[in-house]
Amino acid sequence: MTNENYHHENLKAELITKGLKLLDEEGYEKFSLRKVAKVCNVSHTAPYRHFKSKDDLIIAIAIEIQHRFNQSLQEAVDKYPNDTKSQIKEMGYSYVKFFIENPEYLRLLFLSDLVKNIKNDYCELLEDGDPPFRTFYNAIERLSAENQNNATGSSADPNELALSCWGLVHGMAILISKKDFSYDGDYLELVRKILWSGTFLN
Amino acid sequence: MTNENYHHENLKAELITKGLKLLDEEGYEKFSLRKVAKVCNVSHTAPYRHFKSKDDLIIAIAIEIQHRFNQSLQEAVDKYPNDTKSQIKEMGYSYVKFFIENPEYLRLLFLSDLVKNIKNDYCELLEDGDPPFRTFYNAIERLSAENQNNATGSSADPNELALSCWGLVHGMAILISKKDFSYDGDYLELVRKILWSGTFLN
DNA sequence: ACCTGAACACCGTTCAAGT
DNA sequence: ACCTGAACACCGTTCAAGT
Repeated sequence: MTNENYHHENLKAELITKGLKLLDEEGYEKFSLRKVAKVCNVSHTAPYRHFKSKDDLIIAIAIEIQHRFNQSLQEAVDKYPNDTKSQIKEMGYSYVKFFIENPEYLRLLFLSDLVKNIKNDYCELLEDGDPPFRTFYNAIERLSAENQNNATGSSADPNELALSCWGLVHGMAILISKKDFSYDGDYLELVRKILWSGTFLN
Repeated sequence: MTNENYHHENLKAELITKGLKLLDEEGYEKFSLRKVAKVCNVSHTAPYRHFKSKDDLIIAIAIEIQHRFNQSLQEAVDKYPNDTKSQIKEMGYSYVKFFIENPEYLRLLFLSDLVKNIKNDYCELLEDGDPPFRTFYNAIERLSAENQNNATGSSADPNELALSCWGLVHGMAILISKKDFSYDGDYLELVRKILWSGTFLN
C-alpha cells in the first residue's frame, strides 16, 4: 500500500519510546533529536511534525517518567492505609529507590530546566490532572493536621514538614544516585534505617 | 611590542574568569567554548593551548567555585569553636544559602557528570589537597564520636549521620534553588527553623 | 611558545518541495 | 497530512600554518 513509507500516528509514540530508550542507554548529555529520528528510520526533520522542538519531545518523555514515578509513590501509600507517618516513610523509600534504579530520570524530572515547564504549562497533561507529587503533598497535609491535634515532637507547620521531609528524601536520592555519597554497604538499607529511625518524623 | 596580540599567561586566568561570568549570566546550557573565546578577544581554538577540552575548562571553573564553597563552610564552623552540633547546623544554613544565591553553581559542583572527575582525578589540585566537603565530613565524624560517649537521641553511625545530615541540607538547597519547592515566605528563615528545631540532630 | 583559519563531524531548526 | 533534503547558524575538536 501507499502507507509503506509512512509511520502515521505511530511515529509520535515511537519517538517517545525510542527516545526514552536512547536516554537510558546514552544519558541526557548525548541525547539528540537526530539520533532518535535515525533510530526510528525517519529523516531528522520528521519529529517536527509531532513535536515543536527537541525540548518538547523531552517533556513528553518526562511526563511518561513522571507517571511511573507517581505510580510508585501511590503504591507506597497504599501499603499503610491508616498510618500517615508510615506512608511518608514508605514513600521516601520508594522515592530514593526509584532514582537509584534510574539515575537518568533525576535529570529528566528535576534537574533540567524544562521541569518548571512541565509543572507550569503541562499540568493538565498529567494523569487525572494531578500536579506532580500531589500524593506526597497530600500525606504531608494530613500529617500536619494530625500533629495539630495530638501534640508530638514534630512540627504542625506544613511548609516546615514538606521541606524537611522532601528535602531529606530528595537529597539522599540525588547524593546516592549521582555517586556523591559513597558507602560500602547497601544504600537502600541505610536509607531505610534513616527513615524508620526514631529521629525522623517523631 | 610584539606581545600586543598575545595574552601569554594571562589568557588561562581570563578564560576562567570570563567563563565563570558567562556561566553566571547565561547558564550552564548556553555556555560554549567559542563564546568564552570571543569574550576574551581570541580565536575559538586558542583555549586549547591552556585546556585540553571544554570539560577541562569547566572543571577549572568548578574548582574555583568549590574553593569559595569550602571557604563559606569553614566560616560557619569557625562561628562555634566548641559545639559540633551547632557547627553542622550553621554549615547546613551556609550550604543552602550558597546555592540559593548562586543557583548555577549547583550544576557545576554536583549535577554535572564532571563532578566525579573533580573528586577522583582533580583532588590534588584543590586547596591544601583537601577533598571537597572535608570540613563537613570532619564535623560529622566528630559528632559520631561524641554520640558514642554520651548517648543522645541521634545515631553514632557516621554513615547514617552523614547521609541524613548531608541529604537534608543538599535536598533543601536543590529544591529551593531549582524552584521545585515553592513558599510564600523567606526560604532561608524556614531552613533556619528546620535546622535549629528540636528534631534535627537531637 | 602562542595564536589563527580552514576543515570536519556533529547539533537544532526552518522551509520549499515531494507523495 | 506526513515526510524529505538542502540550507543555516551554531557547536567541539583537530591540524597545518603563521609570528
